[in-house]
Amino acid sequence: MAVSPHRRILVTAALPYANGHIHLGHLVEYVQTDIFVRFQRLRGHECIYLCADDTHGTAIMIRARAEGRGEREVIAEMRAAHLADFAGFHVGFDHYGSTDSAANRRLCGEIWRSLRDRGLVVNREVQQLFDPKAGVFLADRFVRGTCPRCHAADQYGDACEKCGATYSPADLVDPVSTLSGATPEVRSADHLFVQLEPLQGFLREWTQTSGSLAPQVANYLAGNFLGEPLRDWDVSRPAPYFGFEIPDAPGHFWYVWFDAPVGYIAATEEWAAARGGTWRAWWQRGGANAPPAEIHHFIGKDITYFHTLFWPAMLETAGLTLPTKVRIHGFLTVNGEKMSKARGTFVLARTYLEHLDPAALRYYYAAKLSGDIDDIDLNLDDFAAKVNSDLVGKVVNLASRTARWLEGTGLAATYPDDGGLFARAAADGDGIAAAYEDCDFARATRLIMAAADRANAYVDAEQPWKLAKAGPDSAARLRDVATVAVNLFRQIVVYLAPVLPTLAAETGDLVGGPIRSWDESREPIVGLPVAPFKPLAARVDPARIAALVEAAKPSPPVAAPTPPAPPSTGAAPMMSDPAEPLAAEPLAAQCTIDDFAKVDLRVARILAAEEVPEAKKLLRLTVSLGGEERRTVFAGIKGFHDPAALVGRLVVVVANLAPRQMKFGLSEGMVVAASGAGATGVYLLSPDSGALPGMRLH
RNA sequence: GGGCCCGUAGCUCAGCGGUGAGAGCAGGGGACUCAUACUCCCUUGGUCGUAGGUUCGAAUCCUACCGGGCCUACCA
Repeated sequence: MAVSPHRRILVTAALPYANGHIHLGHLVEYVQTDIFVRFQRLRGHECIYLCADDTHGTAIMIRARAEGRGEREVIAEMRAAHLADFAGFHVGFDHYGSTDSAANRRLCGEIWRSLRDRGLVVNREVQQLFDPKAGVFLADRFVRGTCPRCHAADQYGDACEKCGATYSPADLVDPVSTLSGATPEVRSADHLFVQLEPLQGFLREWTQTSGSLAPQVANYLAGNFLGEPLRDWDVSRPAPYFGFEIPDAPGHFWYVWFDAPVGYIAATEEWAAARGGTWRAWWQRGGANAPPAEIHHFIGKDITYFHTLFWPAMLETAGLTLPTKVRIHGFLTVNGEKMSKARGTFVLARTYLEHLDPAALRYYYAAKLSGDIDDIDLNLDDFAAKVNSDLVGKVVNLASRTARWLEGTGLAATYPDDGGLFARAAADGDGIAAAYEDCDFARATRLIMAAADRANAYVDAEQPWKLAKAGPDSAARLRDVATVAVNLFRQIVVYLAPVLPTLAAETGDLVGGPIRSWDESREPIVGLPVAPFKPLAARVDPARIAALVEAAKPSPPVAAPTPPAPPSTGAAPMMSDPAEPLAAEPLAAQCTIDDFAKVDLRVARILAAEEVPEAKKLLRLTVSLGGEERRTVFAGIKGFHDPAALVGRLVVVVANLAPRQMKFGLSEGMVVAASGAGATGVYLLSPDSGALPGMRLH
C-alpha cells in the first residue's frame, strides 16, 4: 500500500519556561513529539517541528531581580542550556524561538487587534495584594501568613493546608510577601479581559465535533466549562511586568499565557522567513495553501485548558487555522512515584546525559507512550531490563550475530527464500505506521519487537554458525542466511528510526546507506557491501543508574559533611564550659510558640562561598534550600571560616528574613551562628547527619 | 471542597461486553554457543483493587468505597 498523499504538518511542543532546566519529565513531551515528527518525515510528508522558550512573567522578573541582573540575561542563559539539553537527546527542532522576540510582539499585536475589533476586550478593576517594597502586585501564592480560622502559621494566601479554610489573601493574619518580606496592601488595578462567552457556541462546536480532541478531553471541557457562561479571561498585568506592553493600553502588559501560544506562530514566522517564506502559508485559513497545513500541538495535561479554550478562541477570532490535533500526554512518575529530589528521581536532562545513553531513554519512553492522557512511569529496574532485552538482546543482536559473515562477500545478489519473514514484517508496516500516527508508540514497539523475535528464531533455526564451519560447500547458504538476517535487522531499524535516529544512521553505515524512507521496509536490499560490524547500542548498566540517582540527589547522605570538630578537643569538654555563659548576653524576654513560628529556620546547603574583599567580616554565600531555591546571603563569619571549606556543608538559615540591601549586594537571609559567652569565635550550626536542605526547624 | 486519570501474573503493560484472561521481562526446566552471558524451545504464575448493580453473558458498562497519580479552588 502506498503512503498516503503528501501532507504539510506543523508540529509544536509546549514552550518550556525559562525559569528552570529541562528534566526527564519535560523530555517525555519533547521525545514524543520528536518521534512523531521523524515518523512523518520518514513517510515523505513535509513536517516542521517548532518550539521556543517561554520567557515572560513575574517569576522571571523576580528571579532576575534576585540575581541582580536583567531578565534578558537570565533568559539567554537558560535558552542556551535548553538547547544543549535538547540536542543531547536528539530532539531536532526545525526552529527554536523565544516568546521575547520581535516576531512574537508583532503577532501578539495582530491577534490583539482582532480581539479588539470583535469587541471582546473589556476593562475591569481587580483588587489585588501589592508588595510596596518590591513594587509589584502579588499572586496569591506569593503571599503567606497565619490562617484566620485555625491560626496555623505560614499558609498560602488563598487556603490553609492545615484546616482547609479558604479565604482571600487580605484575610490573612500577618500577611507577608514572600518576595520581599514586606506586608502587602490591597490595591486596585485596572486589568483587561477577553470575553469568551460570545465564543461559547464556537468552542462547544469545535471541542465536541472537530475531532481535534480525545473524547475524554472533550467531555471534560463540556462538563466543566462549556455548560455555564464562560468567565472573562484576565489577559493583562500592570507594570512592572516582564513582557510586552500592550500597544493600545500603556502601562498594561500581556499576561504570559497570552503571548506564549502566539510563540508558536512567531517561531513559524522566523523559520519561514529564513527560507523566504511566510508564516501565513501555515496559519492562514483557506487561501491558496495546498494542501492545507495540519497543526498538531503536543502538550501536557496540566495546560489543557489554555490550548483547548483560550488558544482556539484567539485563533478563531484572528481567522487563523485551528489545531488539527491537540495531543495531550500525562506526567512522568519515577518508580511509581512523583519525581522527588530527595529520592534522586528528579533528574535533569544534563545529569542523565552525564551517565547514560539518550537513545535508551528515547526507546523506553517510546515503549511506554500510548498516546493517551495517562501518566507514564519510568521504573528504573524495568528501564534497564527493557532496553537491554529489547534493543541489545533482540534488535542489535541480530546484526551482531550475523553481519560479520558478510563482511567479505556483501549481501547475496538475490534475496533468498526466508519463509515469508520479510514479507510478513513488511505487511506489518501499515499497522506500525498507524500506531505511530496515533502516537501509540507502545503498540508500535510491541509490533516491532515481535518481528525481532521472529528474526532471532529464524537465525536459531538456520544455525549459520554451523554453516560457517562446514566449509566452502556451505558458503552460499551461509551468505543467504546472513543476508536474510541482516535484511530483517535493517527492516526493523527502519521502523525504529523515528525513535532511534542514531541507530538508524549507524545501521546505514553498516549496510545500505542512510535510511531515508519508510518504504525501505518494503523491499529487501541485495548485492551491497557490508561494513565491519561495530557495536550499535550500549547496555544499560544498573550501576550507572545508581550513580545517576545518587548524582540527582541534592545531598547524598554518605557525603553529608560531618560537624566540624569542637573548638576544645579535650577528653572532657564539659569541664571547660564557661561558668557564667549568660552574663555577657542575658536571655531575651519570653515569647510564645507563635512568635517562634514567625521565624522560618531552614536547613540549607552552602553551594558557593567567597570572600568579599572590601568587607571586614563578610563572606558572600550562595545557599540552596533544596530544589531550585537559591539564596545569596552575606554572613559575618569572615576570618573564622575558610570559604573553600564551607562549600557543601549544611547550615541553618533564617529563610523568611526580609532581604537587606548591603553595601556589597542584596542579602536574602541569614546564616545562624553562635557566638558570645565570653569567647571570640563564630560557630556555624550543623544539623545531624541525614538532614536535607529545605527541612524546617520546629 | 470540585474534577480528571489509573488500579489485570513478581515488574512494565495489552485486552475495554461474548469462544477456557494475554505479551514482554523476571522465576523454573531444557537446547545452542554465531552474538554486547546473547538467542531458541518448554514451563510456573492472576479472587482482572473491594462491594454491589445492569446483562443471556463483565476485566470490559453503572454506583459506592479503598488505594495511587494529577489538575483545580472565583487570575478556570
